[in-house]
Amino acid sequence: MYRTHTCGDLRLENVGQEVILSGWMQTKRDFGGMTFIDIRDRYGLTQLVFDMEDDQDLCSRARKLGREFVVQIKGTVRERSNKNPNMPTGNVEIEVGEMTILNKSKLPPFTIEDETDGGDELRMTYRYLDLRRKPVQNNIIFRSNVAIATREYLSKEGFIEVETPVLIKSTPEGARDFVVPSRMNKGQFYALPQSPQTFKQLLMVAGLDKYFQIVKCFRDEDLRADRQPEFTQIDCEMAFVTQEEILNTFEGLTKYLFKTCKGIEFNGDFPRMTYDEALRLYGSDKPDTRFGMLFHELNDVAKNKGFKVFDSVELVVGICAPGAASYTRKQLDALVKWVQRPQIGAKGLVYVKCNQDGTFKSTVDKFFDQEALKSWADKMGAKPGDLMLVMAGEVDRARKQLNELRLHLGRELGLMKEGDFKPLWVVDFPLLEWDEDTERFHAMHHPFTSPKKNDIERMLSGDHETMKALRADAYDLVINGSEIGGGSIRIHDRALQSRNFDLLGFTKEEAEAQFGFLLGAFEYGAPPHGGLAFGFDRLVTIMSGQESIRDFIAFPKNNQGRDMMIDAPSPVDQEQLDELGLDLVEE
RNA sequence: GGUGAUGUAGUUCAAUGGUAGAAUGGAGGAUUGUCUAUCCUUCGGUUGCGGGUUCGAGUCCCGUCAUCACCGCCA
Repeated sequence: MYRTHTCGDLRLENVGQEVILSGWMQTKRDFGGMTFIDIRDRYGLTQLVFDMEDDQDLCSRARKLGREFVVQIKGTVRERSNKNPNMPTGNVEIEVGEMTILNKSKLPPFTIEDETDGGDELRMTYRYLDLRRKPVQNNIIFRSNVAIATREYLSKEGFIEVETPVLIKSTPEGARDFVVPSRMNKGQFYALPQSPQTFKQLLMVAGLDKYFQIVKCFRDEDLRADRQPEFTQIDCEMAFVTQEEILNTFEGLTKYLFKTCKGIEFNGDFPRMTYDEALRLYGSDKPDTRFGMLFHELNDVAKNKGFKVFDSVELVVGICAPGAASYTRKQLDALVKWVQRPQIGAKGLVYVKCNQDGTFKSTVDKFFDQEALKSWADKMGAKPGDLMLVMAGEVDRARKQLNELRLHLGRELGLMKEGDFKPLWVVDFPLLEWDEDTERFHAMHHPFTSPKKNDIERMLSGDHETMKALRADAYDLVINGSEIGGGSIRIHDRALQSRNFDLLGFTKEEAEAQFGFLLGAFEYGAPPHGGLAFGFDRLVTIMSGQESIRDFIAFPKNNQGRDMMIDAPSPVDQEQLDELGLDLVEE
């Protein structure tokens, strides 16, 4: 037997017991005549005591242990004379009688402590050592808890967990596919799923009613801090349901996860907002509703007053930063510079200080008198001490830029508070999105998304503006400005699906070649259905109040899609290439 | 595909164009109640790599590689 207890188990009530513990040597405090050693496992730390007067040989061996040696000890639990209230096992220690070194360890390249001295790169290369650290383990354990709670909730709701294939077929829609060459079918390739989308719809045709899966998805696109080439979704689909029932089900799941894994309860229903509203009020389809600073459109009070910059644009829009009138010239200049960075790309930024005496000081005093500025303040609800920030431009660009500024100020003013969770359903997404490059429409969600009932008739009018205005039964769950999940009611009618493919510029042949299996299935009595998928990595990260999804993935990849630990991807043998019928081309 | 930042001891960082240094870690020693123990001694460097400018380059210039962040991209 390697252990009778873990390193986090022992308390005062165990005093006097003979125990066996196994763990890693964390720290050594050597006083010559007496040596303390903390051994660690994932459950905690326990202090061992070695005394020269009791056993000189054993104590000397203990003094020679190196960091991260794996040891097994047998000893007696006793009460400490100097207790340590900072650790759960701090009231007791083990008077060691026997010690076995189960394995030695090389000196680790960074310290295995809560606050490590190692940088990201090194920690990723030695991820198995990084994973010994408490904060990282806590993240992985939390992720496990959320996964288990998800299964609990959904299975209680009657959902069936079904595995779908990982080697599937490449389709040109959406993200770039990861591709796998087939040895038995030379010259042909599988693709890894971007999501199990079509399979879950086929499961609905199959009559499996309520499906879910915690599943890996793969997208071969450039990465970010919050984006991995392989990531995990809680993927769900239901048949014979309306959008309302889907939202309620997964609002229930979200509440259950927060309650069981975080002890947080939400009051009432999650707010809902249409896509149009979200863009108008926040300039984003994933608004962070933890703080205000809503957009106020100022066209009627700011245009046609002789200020050319405003007169020539589609939209003049502003936000009011509470209490920010005290910003210095330097801070304000920094804000202007910030929005002018290439990443934001704004031409400029107009600001208006609302002074305590009710007067206004702005960068556009030459064009707008006090009365005009007051009308802005009235419109925006600005109070003395506030700072109004105004941007102008093409509608989409101005909103996007002001959204960035709003988030920047939210951070700067400390308005995103720890432990504050603000969920929100964004509904009524557009069905289609115009792609400037290819000059055609794309499905905004995916090509199986159902248009809203009222819009079905308008679908084939052919008029560009009408097409842009088509709305879908598509929805996103947003928490704290992060897109946690999204889904839609699907098209279950073959004729409507064909019409949708027409809109998207697919020929009949293309649609048949790529999605023939699904269209075929729809001819055999497909039930009305819909679903959604949560980004599991992101959900877990947000629930923990953290930023980086990499910290919640046991073995993540870096910016370049490399696994730094196993050093993948890597070249393969010529033999393997031959077998697959592949030739490499020199660049 | 693009923009920017960074790259110096095992690690985290410092060093006006002029002797590469600190902390931490490691090794050795002292030390009987610590818990980031303490104290003493000591080891530790291709300044990412390749060019160039200069009497002299960690520092300036060019190229390249790597890491990170962002834009494009991610139905």
